[in-house]
Amino acid sequence: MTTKCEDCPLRPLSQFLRFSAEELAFMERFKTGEMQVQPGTHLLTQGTRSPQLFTTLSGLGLRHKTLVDGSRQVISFVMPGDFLGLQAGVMGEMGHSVEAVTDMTLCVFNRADIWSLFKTLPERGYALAHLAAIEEQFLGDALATVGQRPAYDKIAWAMARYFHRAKAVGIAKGNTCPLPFRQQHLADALGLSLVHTNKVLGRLRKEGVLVWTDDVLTIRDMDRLEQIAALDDGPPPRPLI
Amino acid sequence: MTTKCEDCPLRPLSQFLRFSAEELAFMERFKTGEMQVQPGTHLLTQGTRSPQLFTTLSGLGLRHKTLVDGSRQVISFVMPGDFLGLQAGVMGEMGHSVEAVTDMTLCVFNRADIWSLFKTLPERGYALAHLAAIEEQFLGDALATVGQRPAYDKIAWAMARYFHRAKAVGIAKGNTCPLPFRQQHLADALGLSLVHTNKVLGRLRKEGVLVWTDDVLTIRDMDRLEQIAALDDGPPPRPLI
DNA sequence: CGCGAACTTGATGTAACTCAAGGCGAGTGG
DNA sequence: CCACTCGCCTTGAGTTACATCAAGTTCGCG
Repeated sequence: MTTKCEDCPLRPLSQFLRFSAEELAFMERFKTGEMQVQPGTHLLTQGTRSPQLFTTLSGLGLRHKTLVDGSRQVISFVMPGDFLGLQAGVMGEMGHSVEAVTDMTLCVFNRADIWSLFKTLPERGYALAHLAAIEEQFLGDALATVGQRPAYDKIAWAMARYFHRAKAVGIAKGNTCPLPFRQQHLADALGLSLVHTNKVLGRLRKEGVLVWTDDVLTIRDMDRLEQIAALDDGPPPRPLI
Repeated sequence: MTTKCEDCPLRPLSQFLRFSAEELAFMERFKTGEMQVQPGTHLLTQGTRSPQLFTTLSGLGLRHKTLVDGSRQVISFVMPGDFLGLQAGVMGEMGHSVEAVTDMTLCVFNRADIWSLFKTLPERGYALAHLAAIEEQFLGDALATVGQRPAYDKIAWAMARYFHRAKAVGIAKGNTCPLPFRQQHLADALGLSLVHTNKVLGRLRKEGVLVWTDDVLTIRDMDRLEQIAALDDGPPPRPLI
């Protein structure tokens, strides 16, 4: 039983741009099916061409990369609404892998159809570029955090980001949201060791900032968290000549 | 005196995809002018909307981000052929700044025209998405390097990447290329201190891997460099059922 | 000649790493 | 139902790859 785009539970969320009737009809045709996967499933693999692209309907996952020495870099956490496989779509090859962490439901598209998307409905092509730009911005922030900040700030930043995204896609309830990852995943995302990550999480817990237990994240002091997590300033003061 | 797209010195490079006559004509119209800037010029500023987008014709620059605590993250080095301002173009706001490091010549486009690009010539919209995907892949690699690898490997990786790109855009000569940045820039790109960066560069010099003096990078032992710089494996072995 | 920008080098400090061990809950099998 | 394993989290002790501090050198420039 597949979901019609018209009935997509994500579309009404304020986080997403509105669809025109025409776009809706187009996406309905573009979508070739729906897919259910279990935790641990590899959806896309780094260095390979995938014939399929996905949009996450529900569930959570991970984008990650394995290096020659065997270490892993988690690129980002995958949430409902995320488009998976842009690189495969336009370049042919993926630079990272994508893996399901919970049960996931995904819309499936054909890689080969992506060109027709640009051609027949430029609005959708533009939307794809928009998504790519958002991803680029996120990766810039992640790079800055991993490169420049101490462990305490890194973890606060990651948790704050995650929580806000969770809220935006409607999986948060009050000041809590599901966080079905392992501490090792977070460590791999931020370039920290598991042990150190654990200690810093303990500190944030003791300080009453946040608690992460049983796959649930609870924000105890949002103001404080935001303050620690803050990455860059707004626009600089305007010059006067 | 502006360069016609037809005469663009970059276009023939093997690194770039071919243009159709139609695309060429379109880009000629899309381009609103040419711009010359001096070292130190801020082309785009994080957190602002820019009415102009650019493609680098010649010269070198930096994408970077300034954090609340004043530290800087260099996102990437800007080379001829790089498109600047995608984020401003499709999202409105830049997540990082772009600054000229040498004299630069740039093609100038109007932000407002970007939508017409998708609409009237989808091939060009697709090209833009392609660029964005390449950037995303690069940022993933950078994140993995900064997050997981020791200083020695980071620097080797950065230098190898830089040299290959330089070669691809035709600014390398033999085993040398211009590298008009400061050690501080490299340090800020890799999340290292200036002092440590300096020491590791010294080590690579002593070991006969590479030399960076007077704004010129010389690769002394490419095989060794590649070996240190290697980031990830190719595609994994294929499973058999 | 004095000054600032960039590079270099040595000494000292520390944030985060590794190693090692133990606890706890869930599953499994005798 | 208990013994065992396994995955995950937690904590302490010792180590190290970096950072920071502090000079000193070189070079171009006003």
